[in-house]
Amino acid sequence: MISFDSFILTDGIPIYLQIIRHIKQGIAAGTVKDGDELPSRRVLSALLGVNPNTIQKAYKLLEEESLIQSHSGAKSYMSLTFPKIQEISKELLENDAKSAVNTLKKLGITMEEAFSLIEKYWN
Amino acid sequence: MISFDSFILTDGIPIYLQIIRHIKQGIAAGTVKDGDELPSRRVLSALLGVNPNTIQKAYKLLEEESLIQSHSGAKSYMSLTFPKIQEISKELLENDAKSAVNTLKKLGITMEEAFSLIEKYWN
Amino acid sequence: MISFDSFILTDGIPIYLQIIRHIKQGIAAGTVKDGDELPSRRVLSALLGVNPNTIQKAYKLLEEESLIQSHSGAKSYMSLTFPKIQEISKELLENDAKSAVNTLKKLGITMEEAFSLIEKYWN
Amino acid sequence: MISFDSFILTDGIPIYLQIIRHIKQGIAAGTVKDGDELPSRRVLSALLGVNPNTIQKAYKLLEEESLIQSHSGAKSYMSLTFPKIQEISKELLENDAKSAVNTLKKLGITMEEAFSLIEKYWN
DNA sequence: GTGGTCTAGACCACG
DNA sequence: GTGGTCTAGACCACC
Repeated sequence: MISFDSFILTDGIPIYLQIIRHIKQGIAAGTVKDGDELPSRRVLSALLGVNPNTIQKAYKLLEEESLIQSHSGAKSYMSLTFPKIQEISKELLENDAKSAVNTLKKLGITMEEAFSLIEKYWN
Repeated sequence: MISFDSFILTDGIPIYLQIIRHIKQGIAAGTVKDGDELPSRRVLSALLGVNPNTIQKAYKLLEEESLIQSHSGAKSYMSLTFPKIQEISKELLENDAKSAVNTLKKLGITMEEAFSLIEKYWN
Repeated sequence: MISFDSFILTDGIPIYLQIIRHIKQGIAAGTVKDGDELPSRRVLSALLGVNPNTIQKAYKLLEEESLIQSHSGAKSYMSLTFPKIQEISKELLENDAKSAVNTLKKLGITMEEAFSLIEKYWN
Repeated sequence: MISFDSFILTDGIPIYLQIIRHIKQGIAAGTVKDGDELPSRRVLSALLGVNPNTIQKAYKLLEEESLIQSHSGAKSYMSLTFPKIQEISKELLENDAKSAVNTLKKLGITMEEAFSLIEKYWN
């Protein structure tokens, strides 16, 4: 079962996009694998304190990317191939990593200060 | 005059919030100082390719936070005190930095790999 | 045994409501009489290609309207009195007939053209 | 401006489909013409007593059929060509007319009784 | 219990 | 004022 333990909602970014990103991060990190079971709409919506519909939207978009397989009345599962995993990892590194570094850079700190920030927040 | 040279619009986040964040990042980084002149609504809307109403909304909210003073004419100026600057810097470090580090961490890489990513993207 | 030969499922309207309407139409048309046996849930679900739960829901609502009596066994029977039959007939004539006529009228045809349409489609 | 004067909501059928059908009926009947202005989401939603989003959904689907042209911030207009009008008229006659006649037929009345029902409800 | 869809309300960007 | 989108809640059909 895919975990949302470390997932924290951020304000100002659409929730369904945050959910999609969390799952893709799991794929890139290797913690989400092919065949893994997804939490049901109701379970996850209760866990995150959002509407089931918001989960539905995230899952639906992932299904349109062929990363999820879901059938009415049954549970949903990850559907991952190696090329897809690679593509997602690359996408995240190119986009998310870049924009995260940019955010740090814009705070007006030095690279060394950024390093120590990372050490501070990494655990 | 406050610069928007490095400003790039991101999809999915309200534009007026991105403008506010850009200015606050400048405050934290020290590139935006008390008394600095803001681009007029008209000019900035043309520069960013965005509706003037959207700029107006950002400026209005900054004004409500007392970070901007719009004098009788069209021009607006930053109105910063040391405590306000500190407060904003702290807010950005606690939120943006933390979430940026978290994004890096979730990519499934080691801290060392994160360091080299930063070096790669910093310039 | 109540017949579902001419029954065709329409998209966009809840199936259980279509089933209820089919039976009420039969009552109004006189083809469904007091004491008639209803197909079992299992048989009807197979016949219509629909989940047994959906049939169950239709039957349950009809039972709550006292149009059906489910005896201890699996079989269900129509339970119709003259006043109930009249009430249903009136309801259908007032609603379905009126809306059907309205549909024809809104097609932008004359009443005479509507007549010939009816002759065309009646058999 | 397209009229919704004679429009009455029916229970059990999705509202957005009823709105689409009403407009298509107007096209087939010739009362809705190319270039006609559509009521805005807010106006029509207030008129029909439904949520603006429901109107939005109907309009969006019509736009995907290229029957409507809408631009953000501006009004929406019908965009009709002769072939499209013909196609819609044919579609309505084949489907709606047929099903309306079928509804009448299922009430267990004779064709002559159907004729008199039409005369009764036509005006 | 599961996923899918319809309606509702609030907010965003644009003219 | 306009259309577009995000989140919320209820209901449907299926397992």
